[in-house]
Amino acid sequence: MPPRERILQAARALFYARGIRAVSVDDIAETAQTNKMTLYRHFESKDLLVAEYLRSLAREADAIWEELARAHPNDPLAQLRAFVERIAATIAQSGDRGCALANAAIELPEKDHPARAVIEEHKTHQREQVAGLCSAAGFEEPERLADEIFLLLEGARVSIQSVGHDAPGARVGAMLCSLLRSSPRRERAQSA
Amino acid sequence: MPPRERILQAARALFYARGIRAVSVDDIAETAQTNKMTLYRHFESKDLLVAEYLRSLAREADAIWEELARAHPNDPLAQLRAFVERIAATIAQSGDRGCALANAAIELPEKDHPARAVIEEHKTHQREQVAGLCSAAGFEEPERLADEIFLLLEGARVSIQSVGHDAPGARVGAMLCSLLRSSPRRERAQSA
DNA sequence: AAGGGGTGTTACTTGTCAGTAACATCATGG
DNA sequence: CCATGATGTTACTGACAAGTAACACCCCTT
Repeated sequence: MPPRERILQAARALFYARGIRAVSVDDIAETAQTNKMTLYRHFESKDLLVAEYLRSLAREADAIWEELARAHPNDPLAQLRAFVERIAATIAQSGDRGCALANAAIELPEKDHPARAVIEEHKTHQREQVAGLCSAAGFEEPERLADEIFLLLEGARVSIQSVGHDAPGARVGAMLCSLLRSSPRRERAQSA
Repeated sequence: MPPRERILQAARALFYARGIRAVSVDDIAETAQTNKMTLYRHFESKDLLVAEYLRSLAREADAIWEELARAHPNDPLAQLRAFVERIAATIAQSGDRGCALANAAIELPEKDHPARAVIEEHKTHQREQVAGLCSAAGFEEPERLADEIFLLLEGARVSIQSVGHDAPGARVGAMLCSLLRSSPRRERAQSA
């Protein structure tokens, strides 16, 4: 594995587990089994490494949408369910530190930080995906439902970090399932 | 205003606005119009100052419950509504950086940090208050409803930091209102 | 074999930060 | 008026962090 990749892997593990500001570039270089010089040959600065770290996560999250579309072709409701279950399962795992992007947004409030554009774009895109599926699945108030799903997931992912895994976050899966079941849909729902 | 109080005030403003790790004790001392020595005469360490900062916020939040109880005596539903509206209004303000306790939990993942006990206790207590009111207000599934309210609020407060104030967070007030309106309640709802 | 690009190594600069020591100042109350 | 305790001031230590310079190395290609 080339150094650049090793560095990004190390950054992902350390930034996520300990927080961005708590991790030094030396820590990352060491974990990546290389050194600071090589790191700086691949990344201009720590801030840009952070941005790249978040970008790589955002890209992976985007790939999930395509995967779900392939797994449940022409069945937006099933895609939505699978998405929700997937995140809920991740949240339920102990040791989970929630959404790396959201955490980064809290750790890096400076408006001009290069990471902020990545975060904002990805979160907005994520919500649009959900809204698109809600609409395609024939729900009557797709935007409202998308907001609700989005906020519940974000809330679950942040609250496990303040109240632990036994708390509300653990039940978000069940809540979302029943939300999807009980939300009203237009008549002519497209068949699979 | 005595120095200890000025220091706590300064800590609140700076920790909240910039993040805990981004603020030095010198910054706080300067903003408090005093100096580092005096700060360390009142607080053993930065970590304990952080814990005290969060404790002071938690105490204030607790006072809100009593205030709401006084404002709407024997009317848990009204208390619940007022609580929800209050937080939703805060969230809607631009410049709001969400819940200081939740942010701190993300910034300080070390399990033995003195702040963590404060955070965990306060968040748990907060959820219990909501659940208590849901139950007293006669909702049929008070625990489930409390979880939903809790997660929506947490989600809103975190998401304004990643997608901005135009996004779902801004609509959490309306969502919660309709949630309270549409949730089923037991028959003999107690009168005011 | 020669060259070159990517990599490793060491050491350095510069800055910041938590925390402390020693001493000066100042107000207050006896 | 003086003693005491709280506060201000300056300077310091020790640690760590971001980023850079200079040079050695190693592998791959020509």
